[in-house]
Amino acid sequence: MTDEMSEVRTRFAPSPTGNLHVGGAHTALFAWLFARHEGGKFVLRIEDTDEVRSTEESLQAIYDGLKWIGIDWDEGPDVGGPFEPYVQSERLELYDQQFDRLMDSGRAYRCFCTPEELQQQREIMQARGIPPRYEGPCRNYDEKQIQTLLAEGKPYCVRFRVHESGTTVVDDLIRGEVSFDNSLLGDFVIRKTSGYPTYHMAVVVDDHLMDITHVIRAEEHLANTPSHVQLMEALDFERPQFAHLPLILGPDRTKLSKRHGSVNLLDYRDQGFLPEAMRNFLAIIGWSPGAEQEILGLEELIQKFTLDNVSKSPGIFDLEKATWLNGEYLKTADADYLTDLLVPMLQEEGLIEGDLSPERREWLERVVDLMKERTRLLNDFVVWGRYYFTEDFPYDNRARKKWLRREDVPERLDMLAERIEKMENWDLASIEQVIRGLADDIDVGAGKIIHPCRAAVTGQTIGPSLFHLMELLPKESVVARLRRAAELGRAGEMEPLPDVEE
RNA sequence: GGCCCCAUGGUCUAGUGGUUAGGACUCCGCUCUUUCAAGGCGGCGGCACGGGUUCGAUUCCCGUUGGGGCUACCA
Repeated sequence: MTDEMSEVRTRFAPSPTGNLHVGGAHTALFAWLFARHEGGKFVLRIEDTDEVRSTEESLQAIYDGLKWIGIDWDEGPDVGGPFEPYVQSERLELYDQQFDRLMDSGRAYRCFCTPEELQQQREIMQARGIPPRYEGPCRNYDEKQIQTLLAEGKPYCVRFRVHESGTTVVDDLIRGEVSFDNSLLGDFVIRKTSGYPTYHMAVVVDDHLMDITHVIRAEEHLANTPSHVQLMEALDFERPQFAHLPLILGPDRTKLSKRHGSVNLLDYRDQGFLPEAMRNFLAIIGWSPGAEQEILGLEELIQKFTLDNVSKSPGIFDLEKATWLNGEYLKTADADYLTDLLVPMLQEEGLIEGDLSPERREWLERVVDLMKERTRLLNDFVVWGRYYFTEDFPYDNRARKKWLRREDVPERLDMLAERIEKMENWDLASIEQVIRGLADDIDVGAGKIIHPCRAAVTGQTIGPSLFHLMELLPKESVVARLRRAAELGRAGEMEPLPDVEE
């Protein structure tokens, strides 16, 4: 860096052509963490130079995705900043100024080739085993020929004239020096026929104009970088520092795509992930704090993040691990916070209706506190905890096989129901006392009552402490459930269901 | 095909010119006995291969293999 006071400035520059991709979120997170760690600025710039695919909805999806995992931006289309505008389609005249400079210096030229002609040229070169680079006629037209074509009104794009020999060396903070043979680079298009800049031009111009100090982006851009570097030199721009991040791959080791499940970050919210867990997970793909610690909160991430702990090799999006991590966050999360997230999900399932009374809300938080220890996704609360909210819950096959279909169970359930019905205090100690008391009286182990009771009351063989969960259910409901299970058992209705997962 | 990047268990990774190569996920076993998809304990499993350099390479160099990326008027 130079001697002058230079603040770190990084950016995330997505194209609004879809949802925020998991890979994009990863890149954004790293660029953001770096800026925050360095006390610098993080810029959001929208690269909508693909006139065909860019959409407004997509822009919103990007905002939503970034915000979800807690990434904020100091400058951007919605918040403004000293380098406005932050949307490339609104910066066309800025690129035109640079095109003019390049044309004047002879580093750029008009290309009148049609897409068909280009395609043909490519095929010929490929067939001859030559690297497909532009070698068409346009790079050598003289002024007169150009004027003629212009007069004819032939459409054209603008190409950048790359060096024909020599080497371009890219100094990458993660990979070290990487060199590229210039003769392999083709004259690439920098201005489309439409007048829009291509990505290569726009990114170089904007990174310079916006004083970006560190270009942090995915590795797929590494091979484009020598082109960018030549452009910068031709334009007399100072080079930023480069850091090319490892890619995220699917379990089959190809670039993460729809085939591997969802690539839309926000789908994971819908699948029951907590934003802090997803952020943590994304952070430890391709980066590690160096210590034997994987669970890191926001402040820790910012504090510990450095580029030299970023790995060079690609990482795999391991949903198992993400799910585990989510479970860890769930365990320690506040019931209040989780309840806020859960209410809409429960409403959607029809398990709660309308607004919660303060008492009901308090009750829900107790349920959440009881359940969160053994959940891994928010949805687990809804699926495994269904019995807290409705009498209409299924008896799973394990519960049926292990307890509910047994001959001696209905009688015990009825006996328990009878005793519970007579209880005056509905609290933890009393519940435990009644259950253990029954076991003692009929001279069986406590488990022989506890397990069938759990199966009858929850339909499951697993779950939180039975006494605790019973306490959260109305006494009448527990009695009814015990009797219903006993009845169904006697009627032979508790046989395992075919084709049902256990 | 060409160019570029990468390579520690199945996965994410720590680490070193001499280590019993450490941790996490997953899987398995044991335990807790009020269940487990919870907790506790333990286990299986790794430096891709071949050459060098070196007294000694997982570590440094070269090659091979494998994987990935780029090779658009997409970004």
